Amino acid sequence: MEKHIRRLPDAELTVMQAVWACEVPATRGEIQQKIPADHTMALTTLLTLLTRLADKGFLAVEKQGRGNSYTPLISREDYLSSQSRSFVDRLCGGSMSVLASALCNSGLSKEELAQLRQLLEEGEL
Amino acid sequence: MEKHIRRLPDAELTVMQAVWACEVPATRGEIQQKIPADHTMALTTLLTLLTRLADKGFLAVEKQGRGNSYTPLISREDYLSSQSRSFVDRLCGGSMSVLASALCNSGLSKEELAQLRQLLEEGEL
DNA sequence: AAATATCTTCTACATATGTAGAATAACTAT
DNA sequence: ATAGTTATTCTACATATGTAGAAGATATTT
Repeated sequence: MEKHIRRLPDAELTVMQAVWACEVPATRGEIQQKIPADHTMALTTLLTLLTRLADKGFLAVEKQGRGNSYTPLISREDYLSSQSRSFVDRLCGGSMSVLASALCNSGLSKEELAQLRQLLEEGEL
Repeated sequence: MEKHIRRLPDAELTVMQAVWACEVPATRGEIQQKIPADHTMALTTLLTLLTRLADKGFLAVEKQGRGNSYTPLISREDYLSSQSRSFVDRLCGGSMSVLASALCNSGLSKEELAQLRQLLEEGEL
């Protein structure tokens, strides 16, 4: 998971998250259902974004008669790992203390922060 | 630090980081010197970006005879906190376990992760 | 086979972003 | 005052992004 993955623009990320939430391969209809109500978009907008994601190498498209099927070529895990690293490097200048401060002041609850610490600890095994 | 702050595009973030690295108020020359060598840009490009940052409310500009002085209106801390929260919400779906996984697989060293955990613990006091 | 319904691809356009030359304004030295 | 220097603002343009109607392709129904 060392590769640098380009950051997706907001609208494309919304769609990609929906694709990741589906079983592979996913149809347009399945993807559409996974898009949060507050991000509703026109049908053709969704298709445009799916095409752009395919152009960028995030999705593989396959024709299936009348419709298409979409398969993620980049996993959510890899994308998140890559973006986490970019965040630490580019925003926090690689500093853990800067990152920790940012997280502590981000409005997350004490419980959430404690949980995060706990999870990191477990991940260190 | 509860307010939502819009995400800056890459070029503008580079400049904003340079401004934050200066003493306030900063001159264009001071800002320019803080821009990393691998992000060098034309003089007018820098000025364009400074203007856009001012338009977006990130900077206050004041004329000082021949030159200008720039003062950040949004602190680095507030910006980072806001972006951290966006990252957790928008990318990780608000899940601490997703965030923890992402961080553990982001290529950070064991030492860095341990340090982060430690800092979070201290911040919880 | 023709009409209909359904799905995708084309085309389009406004705004955002990256980048920088041209033009302008303001000091400074003569 | 004038020319030269230096700083900023205007103008410009290519590419990216958000959004969606128009047109085309394919399957289904009668």
